[in-house]
Amino acid sequence: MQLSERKQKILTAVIDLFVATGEPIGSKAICDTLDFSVSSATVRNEMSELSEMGLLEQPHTSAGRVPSQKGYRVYIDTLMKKHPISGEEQRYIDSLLLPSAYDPERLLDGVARALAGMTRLAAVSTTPSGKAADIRAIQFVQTSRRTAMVILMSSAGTMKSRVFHCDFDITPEILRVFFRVLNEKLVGLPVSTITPAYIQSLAASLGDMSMLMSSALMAVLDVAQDSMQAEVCLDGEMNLLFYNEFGQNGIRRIMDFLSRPQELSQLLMQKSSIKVMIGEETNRPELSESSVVVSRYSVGGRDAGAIAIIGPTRMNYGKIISNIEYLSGSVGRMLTELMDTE
Amino acid sequence: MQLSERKQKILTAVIDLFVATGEPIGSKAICDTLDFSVSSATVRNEMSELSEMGLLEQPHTSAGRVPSQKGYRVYIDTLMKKHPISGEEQRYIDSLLLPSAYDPERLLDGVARALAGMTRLAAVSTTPSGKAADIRAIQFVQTSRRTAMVILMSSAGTMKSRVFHCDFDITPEILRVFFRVLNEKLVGLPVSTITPAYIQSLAASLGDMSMLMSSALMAVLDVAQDSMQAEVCLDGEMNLLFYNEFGQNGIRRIMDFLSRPQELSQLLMQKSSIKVMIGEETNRPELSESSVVVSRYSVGGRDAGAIAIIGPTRMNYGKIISNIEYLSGSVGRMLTELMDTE
DNA sequence: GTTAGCACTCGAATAACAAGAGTGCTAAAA
DNA sequence: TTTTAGCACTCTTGTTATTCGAGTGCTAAC
Repeated sequence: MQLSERKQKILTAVIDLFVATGEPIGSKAICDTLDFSVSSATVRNEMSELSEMGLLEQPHTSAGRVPSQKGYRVYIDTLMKKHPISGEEQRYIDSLLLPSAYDPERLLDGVARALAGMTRLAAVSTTPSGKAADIRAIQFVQTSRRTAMVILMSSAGTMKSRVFHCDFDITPEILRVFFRVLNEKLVGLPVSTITPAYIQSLAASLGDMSMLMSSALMAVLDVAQDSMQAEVCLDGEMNLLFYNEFGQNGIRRIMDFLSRPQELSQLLMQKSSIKVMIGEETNRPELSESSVVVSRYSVGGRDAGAIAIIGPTRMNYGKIISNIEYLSGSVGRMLTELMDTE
Repeated sequence: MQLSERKQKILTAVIDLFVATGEPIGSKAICDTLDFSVSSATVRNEMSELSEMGLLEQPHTSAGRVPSQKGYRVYIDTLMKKHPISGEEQRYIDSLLLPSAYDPERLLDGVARALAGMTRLAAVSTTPSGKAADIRAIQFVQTSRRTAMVILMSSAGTMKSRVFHCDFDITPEILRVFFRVLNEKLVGLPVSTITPAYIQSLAASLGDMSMLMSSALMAVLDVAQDSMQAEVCLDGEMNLLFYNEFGQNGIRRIMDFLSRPQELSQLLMQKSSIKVMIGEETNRPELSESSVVVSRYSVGGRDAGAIAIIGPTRMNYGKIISNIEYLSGSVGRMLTELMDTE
């Protein structure tokens, strides 16, 4: 499908105007914005053809045109001009993120917040998945007479902690034993090894000790399963309330979807490093009116997590893609650096 | 203001029906539910008087009656019958909370989730405030070659951690020094002592050491300020989308309010242990259509935090108050126990 | 290939109207 | 004095009819 230059310009104009206003766009309005002068009748003819090609739609016979999902697709793939992010903005964002650069969870949380703030849409980010990571170390810290905290550090840079309670008074010696035993047995193993069954067999192999350590072992299991599963940070959901195109019911379904972290993170599992899914392309009925822009970031050259924007199909793709690309680059860089110093 | 028994019953009936249906209630409907038989005309007369007293309102002349905020007030203060929570439910809730009983933050998060689930409204909880607490201990754990985690335990049972980065390789000896110095200097002090100024003066007093410790000190400051400020857990905001009485714009303002943790926690600062604020009583324009049910919980006999429900004024106060009272009792008990074992 | 002109379509806004629910009042009954 | 039946009145909701205007598609002229 080859579009004449004029058709391209008209399609672009329709999308830009529609993104800005949310109203169907008529031929007159297009004439005004075009950088060459033609009559509205000419534009009408072109638009009519664009409609036939399935790139534009009419809500009803006598209304203006609205971009179809296919129209957006063409726009994004070939027409859209990126909207590069200024150096000043870059510095501002970095300064926002830097303080939490040493804690992946805080960092990705900050990323979601920043992205939601910049785009006024819903932003999602996932922390580096620990699925493929190894256990780097397990630390114990006493937190009160009978409680202690176990901290699991993975090779992906994630840290998860959990407080557990014992039925006896905890002493530094006891914690040293916990530390020695567990590090001996577990360090270097893939985090995914730590299943309930594995913990059980480990307990069995510890003999008398297993009584003493049972709650610590449960905590380790907990914390391992936690670090396997990427944390999903969501921010700016409320921004979606301002887009009336969803309608009362649509917004509820979207919000409902957004509140289910597993499905959300599944949605962001993509092969490519950046991807825009428009409406039905998301394969989620809840998002049939929405678009999702995902960018995956890598840590140390390996795919690690995702950053995404969810909003109405009518969104400023150029700006959003630039923003999200920049952020995912930054995050990848920061986390890779964090790993390198280890 | 003394109400005849019949007026009380009618007011109660109006509120119960209105809470259930959300529609203005007419005299006929009241007749049907009353446990004594009078004609609708009689009920009309009574309702007319209740309107004059300001306990009921009419959306328009020829519509049914709706409870006024004052009407709800009377209902809650004198008429409402509590809706005690069954033993089975109690056990269910407890079993839900118990696994996280040793971590205040997780516990209160679970409380908000449970409460939102039970009431299908927005639930808020705050973790015990560390404002009045002392520093119980500061621990350091190495997390990578050049990063370490500082953990601050307060006498309120809160634990906060922060990862920090040093420009040199961290050794166990260095962390031991950090540990010794900071515990020596800070343990036993009120958390509120730790201000930027205080940290600065502490750094000054450390002489050469201060260079080495600067990032650790910043992390301690961070973590102290964190533990001073009660964490606000929010869950079930989405439930509010299902109440049409707010209208498009109202819901936005409420959501906006809910996303501001400081103001939210301020709202929950109450003297009394349980309090219902109806509409304007909240003193927040955003919540003029909403009611807030707050219950403060105590740890070790001291006021510590709050649990609350936010929803439309039309809510089932009897059930909600019971639920929230039970939960705040449970939380208080669990956290107090946690403290006692220390 | 482009444009002016014009009839046509369809939605949104407005008004008019009927139906229905609920009230307030009055006068009779208890 | 209190209660009740009856009835006129009010106000919302839903329906229908009508108008208005934006925008289209088509045709014929440029």
